[in-house]
Amino acid sequence: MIMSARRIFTSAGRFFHFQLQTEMGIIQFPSLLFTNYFHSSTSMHVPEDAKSQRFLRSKFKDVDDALASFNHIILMRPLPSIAQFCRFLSALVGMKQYHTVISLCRTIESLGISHSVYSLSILINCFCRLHLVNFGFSILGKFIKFGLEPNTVTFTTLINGLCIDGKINGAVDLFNDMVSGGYQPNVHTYNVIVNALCKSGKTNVAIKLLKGMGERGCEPDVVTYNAIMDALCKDKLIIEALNLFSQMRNKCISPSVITYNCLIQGICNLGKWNQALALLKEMAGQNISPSIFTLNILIDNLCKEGLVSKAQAIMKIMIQKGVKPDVVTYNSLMDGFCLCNQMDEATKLFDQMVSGGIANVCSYNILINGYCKSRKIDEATKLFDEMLKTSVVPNTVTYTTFIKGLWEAGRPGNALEVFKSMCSYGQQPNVITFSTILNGLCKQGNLDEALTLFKAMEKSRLKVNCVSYNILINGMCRAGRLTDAKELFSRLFEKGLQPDVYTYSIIIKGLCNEGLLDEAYKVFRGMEECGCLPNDCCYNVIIQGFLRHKDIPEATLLIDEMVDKGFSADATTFELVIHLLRNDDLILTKLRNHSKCSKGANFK
DNA sequence: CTAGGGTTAG
Repeated sequence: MIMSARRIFTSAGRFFHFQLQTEMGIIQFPSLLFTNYFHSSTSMHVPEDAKSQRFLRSKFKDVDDALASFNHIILMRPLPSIAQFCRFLSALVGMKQYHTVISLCRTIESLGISHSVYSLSILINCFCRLHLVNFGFSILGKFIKFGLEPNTVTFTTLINGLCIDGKINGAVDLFNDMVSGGYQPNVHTYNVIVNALCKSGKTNVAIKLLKGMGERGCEPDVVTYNAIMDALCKDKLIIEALNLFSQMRNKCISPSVITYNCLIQGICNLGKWNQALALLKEMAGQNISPSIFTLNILIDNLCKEGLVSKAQAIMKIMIQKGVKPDVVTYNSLMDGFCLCNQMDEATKLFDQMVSGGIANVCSYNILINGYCKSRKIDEATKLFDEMLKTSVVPNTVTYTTFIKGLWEAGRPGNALEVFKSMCSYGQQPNVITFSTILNGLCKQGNLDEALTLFKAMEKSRLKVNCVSYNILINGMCRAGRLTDAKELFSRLFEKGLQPDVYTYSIIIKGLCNEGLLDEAYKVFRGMEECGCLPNDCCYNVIIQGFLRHKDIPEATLLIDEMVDKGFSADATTFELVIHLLRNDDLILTKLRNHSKCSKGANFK
């Protein structure tokens, strides 16, 4: 990892070196004056014949096509230039063939061709994409060997590599070092940092950086805005995203299809279809045609709403507009069928995908999940076994889905067997895998075993999240072990984790069930201060607590408050109210009127 | 010829 980077001026002030302090020691870079001197005669002859030129193109049918070309061009004499190899390598990077590019670089070197800043940056990028950022840094040594000086692109690539590995602090350090080393970051550099901040939930920091960019001599572009708008949309902050959208247009930065995709996705997630369709129209009216991403966003959201036939209709329209559905489209559609329990349709589509050769690991996962959810564990098992015979490798999601299904089908023994096999096949269980097992143990009533597993999770380098806590706190509450539940609840805060609405609902319910209404009420009122707004479930839980303990006045106040906030009573709350307040027409009328115009349970 | 943004599964 880079600790510091600076240009060192000699006493004469004419020659300077760029010095990098790395984990592997100090690397010194000669100045450009030297490198130019050493590399004044590296120009290559370009092969003239048309047949050879054909192989030097940068577009290829597939990986095999590209490799065939490579095998041809390395036989050319004179050899193609490093620039020509760069075009070629870049095409392979586009196909995500990072391993191949690394080994081809070795071949290129062994042919006696010198690297360029471009080719080494491509190489660094490949290591970074393979999560081998330290190997990326070690390539800096090659810059010395070839007498080259890394440039802004090189450093941006490394900063991105650190971001890919979640080392955002290291990325920011390198960014600062790069600046103090005299390398001016450009909009790409800023965008890498902005994107990493957004992806790690630090959208506010990203927005600050966006605002400061201009002063630092680098104006944000459409990519900067897109990254931030996407993060805001994913946090359901559509208004803020739309504000940035108009700010961007005021600066005369034209939105792209990606801008619209981010916004459409955000708006679809809130179920605002009319607004989403309005954006789609606006997009057509502008510099913009929907992409496969647009189609997939629409299809996926419609399917999740259970509107599979609408999704199919949109797909037809899009096909007419020239957007071809891809594996993601079909996966979403398949998931849609699964969600409305049309397993035959899902299976039919899956079979078509398999025979078309496009089914991927996600397709298998969706169908296995569908079978598990519809209690067809034998079908799921069959599919899982079939998968092992194909070239599609099951991943952590596959195993976790199957483990969950087995546990829910009452086969904990088989679930643990699959867990063992996943480890022996080198698939790393993650926090979701362990949470699935934790959930299984809790549902079985093996709370002590669950607690042991949980403690092991905390000790490991897995990041235990709020969901893991929710599962265990819920298990403890249901078993009446409120002391354990409360201890876990406070430990969650100590760990610096943010409880969510589920955590609060669980603990409030637990407290209510034990008759600790005052304490439950305190927690309920404390939610907002902790930045977590109560939802309808929280209201229903606390109201039910008061109703069950015959505290009608408090329940009435809370019902008023809930209705004012636009939430509805659920079936249980309603039953309790009917039972207890048979004569209180006022409150019943209020609940009834509200339930008519909301999604709440249907009452008579 | 090198760096950045959007879609699916647990």
